[in-house]
Amino acid sequence: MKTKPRPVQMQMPRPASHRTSVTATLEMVAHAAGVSPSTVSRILNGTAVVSSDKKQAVDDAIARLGFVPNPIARGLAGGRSLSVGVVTQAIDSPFYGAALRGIEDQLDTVGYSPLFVSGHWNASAEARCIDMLRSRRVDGIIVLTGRLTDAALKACAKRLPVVVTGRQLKAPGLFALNFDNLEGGRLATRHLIELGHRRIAFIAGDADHPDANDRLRGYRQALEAAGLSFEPGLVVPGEYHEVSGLLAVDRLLETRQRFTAIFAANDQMASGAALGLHRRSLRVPEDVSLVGFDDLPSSLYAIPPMSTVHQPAYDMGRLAATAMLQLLAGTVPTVQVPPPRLIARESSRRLGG
Amino acid sequence: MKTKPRPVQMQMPRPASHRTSVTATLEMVAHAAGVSPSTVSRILNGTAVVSSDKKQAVDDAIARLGFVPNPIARGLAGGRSLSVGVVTQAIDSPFYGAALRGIEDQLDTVGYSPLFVSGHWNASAEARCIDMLRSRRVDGIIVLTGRLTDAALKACAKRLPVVVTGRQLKAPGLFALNFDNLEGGRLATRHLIELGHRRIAFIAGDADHPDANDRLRGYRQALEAAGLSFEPGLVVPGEYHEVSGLLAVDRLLETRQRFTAIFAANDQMASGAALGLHRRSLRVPEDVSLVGFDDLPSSLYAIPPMSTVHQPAYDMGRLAATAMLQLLAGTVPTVQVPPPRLIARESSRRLGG
DNA sequence: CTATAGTTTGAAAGCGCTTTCATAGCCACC
DNA sequence: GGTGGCTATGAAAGCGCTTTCAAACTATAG
Repeated sequence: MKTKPRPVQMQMPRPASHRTSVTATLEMVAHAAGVSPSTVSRILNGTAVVSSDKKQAVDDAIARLGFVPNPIARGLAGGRSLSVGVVTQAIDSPFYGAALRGIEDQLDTVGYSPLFVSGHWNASAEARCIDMLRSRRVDGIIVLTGRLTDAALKACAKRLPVVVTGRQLKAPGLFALNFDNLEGGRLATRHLIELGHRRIAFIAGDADHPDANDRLRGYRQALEAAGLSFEPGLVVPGEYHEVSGLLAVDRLLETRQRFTAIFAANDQMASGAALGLHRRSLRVPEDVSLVGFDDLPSSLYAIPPMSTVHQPAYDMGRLAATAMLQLLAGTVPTVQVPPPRLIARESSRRLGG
Repeated sequence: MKTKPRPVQMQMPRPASHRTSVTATLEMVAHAAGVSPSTVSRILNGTAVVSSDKKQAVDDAIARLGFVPNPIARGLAGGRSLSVGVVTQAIDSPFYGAALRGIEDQLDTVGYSPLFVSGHWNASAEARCIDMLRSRRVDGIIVLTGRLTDAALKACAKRLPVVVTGRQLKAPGLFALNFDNLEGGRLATRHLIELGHRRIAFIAGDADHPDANDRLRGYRQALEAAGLSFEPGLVVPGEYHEVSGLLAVDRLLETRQRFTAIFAANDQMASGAALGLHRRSLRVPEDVSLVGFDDLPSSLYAIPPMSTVHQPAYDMGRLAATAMLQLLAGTVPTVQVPPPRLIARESSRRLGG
């Protein structure tokens, strides 16, 4: 049993010590305002009623000291970190970029911060990301599409609120936000049909991508609805990036398919396809009409500006974040994804026009 | 006198369920291994020598309980968070995206995580971002270009290691990583000159952007070196985005400038310019040669594929992160930025060729 | 004028970890 | 055998905040 009087504790200067920072702490505010830390905390969080004079004093002190609450400490004490993990596939994806910005903007309005990690379209990498986010004690996780199984997501949702895009999925603690890719595919195809095209090639996306399959189904449905037959030879597989669009055109041409229009399952492939056509001296839209999907910012400045199905990536990001905040607040998310819209620009025109 | 002026205030969502934490804590590990928390901490951090039998016991306990240290608590207690803040300008910028990925990849190799925030090309927003990062106790800050004053950065570097790109700057605790924009500008211009062009228009970038000015200076120097006179009328201001490229071409044409080539200070403006030319039925490169700057991924798939100055954004990201890690380790960064390279593609060709 | 309920407030106990500080154990040495 | 000088370990004090819990005040009723 120790009963010795404690000697004066000499604080050694810590290496690289920034902790003696001038930043005010809640305790300093309390002192300055002549109240207890609890009261300050209560005012900060609106957790209880506080007499208006004390509130005034505290507000003044906060302003005077330039106090900003420390989220780390808040997280420790409150059991949450005020941050939400975002599993994206590649932080520099032209498509997901806008979504990330939307998430960031929305979370920012309530003091949450996003923690972005890249899964690189790889289920096990995504799983590792989620572990990492969990270890950093994020309060929830937003998964942008990705390759994880539905089961894995559901399991994850048991421990943490999860919002996921690009899937149809229902589970407790999980909210799925799905864009109507089927309708989008239909829209693009119908647009070409309405312009008089009958032989429309389709450059498909990654087969193990649910949205790619939906877009293909939309293409088929539109064909069918117009009484046009589906020709397997006009459908070439792609992988959602530019090269595959280029290769797809090569393949289409080499197999001597006759077609007057191409619908590519995303803008990146459409842009590759445009280049492929250009290389063969086929003009867009004079010789071949071209429609993409996603409406990337760059598509507006393609030559010619590309017709495409607009996917509101930024809004989707905001919506995902909103849904997450609702989940976090214990309410059932009510957000709704806007429907696809066709943006007709100059890469598609009336057949023979 | 009971007044209840309940001010409406935006509440942060509170977790529906409180600490559901089933996760093991360091204390539990200590208990399970029959040692004190201090010992566990020491083993975790390698802060002191621990007898091998206790180490064994602790390692077992950690494995058995699946314990993962809580970075939040670690950050609070130790004053380090194993995360570095990254101030970017727009998370979805086609140019900075690659840099972000480079940072992410590099930090990942040593267990650090990036915390991305967007400054939106706004000095005060950037300052707020930095405050926010500081409050989240990042161990260092990487600033991608941005609008902060050098003084502000230096001040920041007094409290936290800082790595900044796009500037020439020296200060304790700060490392600047600058791409040679001057040489890049020279390279692009010389390329056009070598192709026989004599009247080369220049679409400038944001004037208060140091790199934009360097590119302009490079243009002038190359002109001078070739004995060509600099004509102010051939230089039009732009703002680094597509529209300004488009408008610049309009302006060039409206003022009846004679030119056979355009050098745009970045690819986005070049792509806008390409569209502008297309609208006026001027062909690239038959009528006008076009060279951009940055080598965005999309430039490879432009029609025609765009000649440009390659800026290794991904590598710059990795280098910035490497420099940060070196700073954090207390050593002086040794990283070096690769020199600019001209990528000649199809948007530029010999005059009259 | 005391009993009772209702409010506001402060003290204090954590959150999970790092980091002193002090001590128990050793071994070597005069 | 005692005195130092080590080393490995544990106790305990925070880090800055949230959240009981109970005390200190009201205000109202009996």
